[in-house]
Amino acid sequence: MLIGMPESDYPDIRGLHLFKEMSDEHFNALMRGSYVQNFPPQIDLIIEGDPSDFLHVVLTGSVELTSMWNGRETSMATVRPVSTFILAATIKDAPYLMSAKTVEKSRIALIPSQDVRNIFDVDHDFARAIVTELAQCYRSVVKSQKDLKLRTSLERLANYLLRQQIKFDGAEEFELQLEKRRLASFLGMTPENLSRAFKGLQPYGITVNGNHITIKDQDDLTRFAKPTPLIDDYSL
Amino acid sequence: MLIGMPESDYPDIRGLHLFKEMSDEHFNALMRGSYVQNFPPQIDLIIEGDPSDFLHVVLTGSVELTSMWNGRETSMATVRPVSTFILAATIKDAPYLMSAKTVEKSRIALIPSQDVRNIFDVDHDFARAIVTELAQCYRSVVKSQKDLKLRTSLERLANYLLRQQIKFDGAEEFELQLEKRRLASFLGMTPENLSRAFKGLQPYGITVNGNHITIKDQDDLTRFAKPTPLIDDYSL
DNA sequence: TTATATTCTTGACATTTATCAAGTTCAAAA
DNA sequence: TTTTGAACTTGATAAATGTCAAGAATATAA
Repeated sequence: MLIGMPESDYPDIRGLHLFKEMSDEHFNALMRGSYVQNFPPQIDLIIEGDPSDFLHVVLTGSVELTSMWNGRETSMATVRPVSTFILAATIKDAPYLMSAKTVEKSRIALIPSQDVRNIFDVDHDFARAIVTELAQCYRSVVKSQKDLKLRTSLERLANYLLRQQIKFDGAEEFELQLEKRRLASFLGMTPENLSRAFKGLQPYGITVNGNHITIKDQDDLTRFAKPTPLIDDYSL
Repeated sequence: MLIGMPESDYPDIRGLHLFKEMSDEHFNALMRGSYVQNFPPQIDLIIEGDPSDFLHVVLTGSVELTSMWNGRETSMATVRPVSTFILAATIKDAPYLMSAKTVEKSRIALIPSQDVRNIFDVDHDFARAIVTELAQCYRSVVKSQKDLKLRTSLERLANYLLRQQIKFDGAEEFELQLEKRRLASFLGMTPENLSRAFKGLQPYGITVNGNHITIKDQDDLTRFAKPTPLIDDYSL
């Protein structure tokens, strides 16, 4: 069952770029119509093709976005706190293009899409924030598309590891944030192929132990991976 | 050399969703700062990584958007009249993620990005149109990503042909709009592979003669291609 | 028109990636 | 703890896709 949004959750959502600049009045109006729910792992939040009734916000836990076709499935993205997903469907009032499933126990806020569209019409700061967010999303998918079309799976993995390393402030060792089978699907390969790809990166100083990654010589890996901001810098 | 936008070009641009609802005053302000130029074929309009100084509008001809990495190149999209390209870069004031090159003799309008951002701030109808357009662009790339990750090259070609057929009102015969080598790159394969893929679709009633395509039995091809609105309906 | 260049096709082959079938490791549950 | 199941790895093999080289078809320029 659904419960109204507790005020204790307001600050987390308010902290998102999307909601930061809008007026208190409009923000509170949005929140009053919203709900929060705790979900166990592996729960389907959305099935692709469904009408987009809610803008979702991951408050804790993580959510995997996937797509299916003809019995095949692929992982499109993993959403971590605090961020929204399926903004474009909400705005266009169009069906979801991806399914969403909790990976772990997660706390999710649900903001009625109609309310988002209504407030968009009357709050210019909110409108501006939505434009910025959509432009960002669009550019991220374009980068991901370039990654897929221009690189081999080994190169995609190498660049993924370098991006992760940057996330962890350049640490020599870090933990994978995704299960390997999900990472494989996200990178557009099979788990078997990922396993072999990790081995293929050993000559460039990569060591894998479970989820623990060690990058012995960053320069060596970089020479192979050839990262570029126009694909790998998600802030750009 | 650049010339100001002749008023005779205003209606074409005004006809775009993006500019249809905005006030005359703001539209004229945008146009006054803009330029139009005629380009021969094979001219680089934009190099990826460049700062996004102008929003571009294809008035006649066609423009191919490509990306490069590590000596490899891929075709991301072909833009036909009348439509804009690189809106997201303009909005974010971020570098272009793709290069743009004229395919044939083309007439291109250049609207200063700063003007677009300024008018966006004062014209809510324009802002709304930009949001709709960006959401549309985003969803198109997501569909294209699903196409790439979930389908083999043969399946991508089959679905591409069915989409083209719909564009031509379901005609049994039509002309390819792209050179085959561009189509191959767009679909994420080599020209050699495309050549063989066309042959691979013969059992499903496809005949190719130069750029002329014949689809003998649409149902037969559809049974193989398994198109879905969540990938193949670009209006959704 | 002829000459030239480019695109397209085809065949042979190499590489990449997927599939299938074990076995192994790891982690959750009894 | 032991048990059970899932994830991961590995090897063998198959399928898909890319590369290279040559010839055919097509378009462009002289």
